[in-house]
Amino acid sequence: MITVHLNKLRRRIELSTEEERAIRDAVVETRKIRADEVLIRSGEELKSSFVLLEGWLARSKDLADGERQLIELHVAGDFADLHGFTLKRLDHDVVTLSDCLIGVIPHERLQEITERYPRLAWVYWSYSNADSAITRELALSLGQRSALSRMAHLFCELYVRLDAVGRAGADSFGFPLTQRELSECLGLTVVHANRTIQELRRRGLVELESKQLRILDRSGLEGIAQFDPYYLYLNRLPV
Amino acid sequence: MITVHLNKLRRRIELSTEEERAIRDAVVETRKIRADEVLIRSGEELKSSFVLLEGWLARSKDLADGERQLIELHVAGDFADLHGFTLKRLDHDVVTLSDCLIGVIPHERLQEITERYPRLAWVYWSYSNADSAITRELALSLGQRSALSRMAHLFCELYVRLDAVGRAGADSFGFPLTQRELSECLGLTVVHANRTIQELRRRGLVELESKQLRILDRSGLEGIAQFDPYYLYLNRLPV
DNA sequence: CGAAGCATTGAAGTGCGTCAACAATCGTGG
DNA sequence: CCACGATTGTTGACGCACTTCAATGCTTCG
Repeated sequence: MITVHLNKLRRRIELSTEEERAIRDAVVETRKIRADEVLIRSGEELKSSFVLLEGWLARSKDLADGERQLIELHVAGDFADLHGFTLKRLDHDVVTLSDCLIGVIPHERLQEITERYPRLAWVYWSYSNADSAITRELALSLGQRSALSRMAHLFCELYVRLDAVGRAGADSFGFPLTQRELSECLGLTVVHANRTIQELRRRGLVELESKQLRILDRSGLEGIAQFDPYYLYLNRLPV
Repeated sequence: MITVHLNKLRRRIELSTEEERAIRDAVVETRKIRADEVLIRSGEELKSSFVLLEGWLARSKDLADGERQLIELHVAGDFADLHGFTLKRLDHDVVTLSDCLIGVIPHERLQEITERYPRLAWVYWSYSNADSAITRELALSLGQRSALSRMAHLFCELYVRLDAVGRAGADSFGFPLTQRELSECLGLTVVHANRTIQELRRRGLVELESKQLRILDRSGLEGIAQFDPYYLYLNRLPV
């Protein structure tokens, strides 16, 4: 199951069999968690990091009035809290949006791996940086794009990210979020998120039913979103 | 001048004289740049990273219609594009908001430093992660806070960050941004940014004139902002 | 000292929020 | 397998925070 993560790493560098083994061995345990649980609570001290092997997670920050913002969605292959390895506590919760399977990697193991295999340290650092590029793009969306464009952008991004790890169909992917959760990604109310989806449907751009999102007009959607996958850094990088 | 950067690092770990020397030697050149220049353009290939020694920089992303979002402000001591070291090209511009003095560190030097001094690699990784925490907080602001709260939050954050590097007075700091730039940080129009400042002034929370921001009621401002400096990770971390 | 940028103000418009109700679907236990 | 409560999705009416447009004074700096 860790394969999905290894494949993600291989998009950046070749993995030696030794490096691959080190990562496989680092996963001391896999754990199943149900939807709508808090996997990591903001501020708690961390001794392990979690690789998401199946399902959807989100980083979540909330305000006193109970409103929350979902900062970044994670899909299979993603390290959910690699930043926890250096920070030791997080400024946000990590919550499950669907049933999940996660791999547990103790920080000592990460420590060993990164000391012993500088190339792996480098890829992981690099992935942390690509993660924050996603957050930057979100800030651009929240600050400057309209509701319609923002939602279109999110769908474009998710398609590309899922496709990159082999979790997307020709023009669709499983999308487990409720409209409430979707609205929390986009900084909208549920009501307006609902109306925005309907507008995308009305324009013949997407279908969304029974947790399945189908993109009917990819370039139309990308146009509205002003989507450019550049920020996802999906191409192999020079080492 | 690199001292301000070294001091920032010392907030996280002790620096050995050898480590300090390595960083000092890595700065092969310092460069003066005037306000409103593009220091790094999105997509261009990078061979060096820049430490900001004096002045203000911002990461900036823009949309086709010319609207732009300032994603993160940088002040003295910050590494402006440490993520460029692993990513080799950026998904955003880096622009000057005031006259600046920057230190140039070639990537080869960074490579040597991080290989030779794993603790430094670790602090730099850690700072990259703290950087993205700031971007996350921005996403929370843009998604969930009102204009007033957002602006209050930005002022609280900047005070704390500047204070941490000794660039703030008892209750004030130099703030070189125009209202247009401020509005671009907050995802607002200039007009509304202006009205929002006036509301903060009217409530006796801040003064802003001749590029100087004075906080008259710190706890009042923090209250409106729901500001909690936790996400800035200013305390020394366990290594 | 004049031009260009910057701050401020007013009036009017709109995208999204709020409130409230109802319909559809889901999950669970009997 | 159906019943039923709870969650999720949808719709309408109305309100407001922020935008848009446009004009005017204020700085700043060559």
